[in-house]
Amino acid sequence: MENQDLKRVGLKVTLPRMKILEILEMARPRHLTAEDIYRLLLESGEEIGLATVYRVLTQFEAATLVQRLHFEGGQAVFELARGHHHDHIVCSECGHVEEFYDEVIETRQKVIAREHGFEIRDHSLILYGNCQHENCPYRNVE
Amino acid sequence: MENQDLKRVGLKVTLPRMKILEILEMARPRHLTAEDIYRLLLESGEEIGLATVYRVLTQFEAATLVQRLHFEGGQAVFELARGHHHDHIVCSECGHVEEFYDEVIETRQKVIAREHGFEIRDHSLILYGNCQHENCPYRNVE
DNA sequence: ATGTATGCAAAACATTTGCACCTGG
DNA sequence: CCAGGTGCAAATGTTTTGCATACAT
Repeated sequence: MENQDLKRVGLKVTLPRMKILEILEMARPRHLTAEDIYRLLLESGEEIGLATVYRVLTQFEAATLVQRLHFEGGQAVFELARGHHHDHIVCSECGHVEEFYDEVIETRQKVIAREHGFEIRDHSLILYGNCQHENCPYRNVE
Repeated sequence: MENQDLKRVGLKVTLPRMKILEILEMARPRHLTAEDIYRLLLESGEEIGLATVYRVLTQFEAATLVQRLHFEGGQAVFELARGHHHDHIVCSECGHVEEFYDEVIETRQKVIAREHGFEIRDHSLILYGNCQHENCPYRNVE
């Protein structure tokens, strides 16, 4: 099925691209750095270069198969596009990420952009905080 | 007056720090990269190293004298803190930046964070689009 | 076959750090 | 005087690129 995805966007169906797509589909959490993906590839026995990972991710981004996000901390994270837009809440302590979509915020953004004479193309909304997630190693720590 | 600012946050009043503060105060647009500031310092005849610019900006950020923002494109931009929180709209074509504050969005963010069990600390909201600003070289270009 | 993709190593960036020297209080 | 600040060069971490080889169609 994903072969179709690749062909559809004009990319040859190659092993590195299929494996990277597979990892992006399977991975939980869904948000991975290029380095994460590279490591997962090595762990699953694939001999794929880090440069290829970056190249493929950039192509996938151009084809809107993946989304590149810039959380705090320098490295970009990549997430498989699943059709529906959403924003993110990131735990500053453990890195846990939650997704959300809020119609009120989306609408206000459009209004604000229009008020400022902008034709809005895209936006980045990231909330940073402390989660109470059961897996957060910092949970309830003072 | 800015000397007071520096002393208040426990930093010695040195020439590089004062000059950088001055540039952040004078600069229009208000949003500058470290490299921008470095260049402006050189242009005004100051022999200040880029490493110092980064060090000073990081200290200013820690002291909440400046805010560091991550727009698209790798380099961070710095802006003098002026007491009131605001978010940004950035023109993808010309780089023009506008600021805005929206109570509805602020409120929704808090509610959403609470719903997800997060104690919100901070957020980053950036709208990307095309401005119709008179200085935008891409204005009305198809 | 042939245009693309890949791997590797090297380059390119933005940013940080080590260290000897300088400077503000 | 001396803790803290600075300049320079070198190191770091992430991402990109050049090039020779390998692969998909």
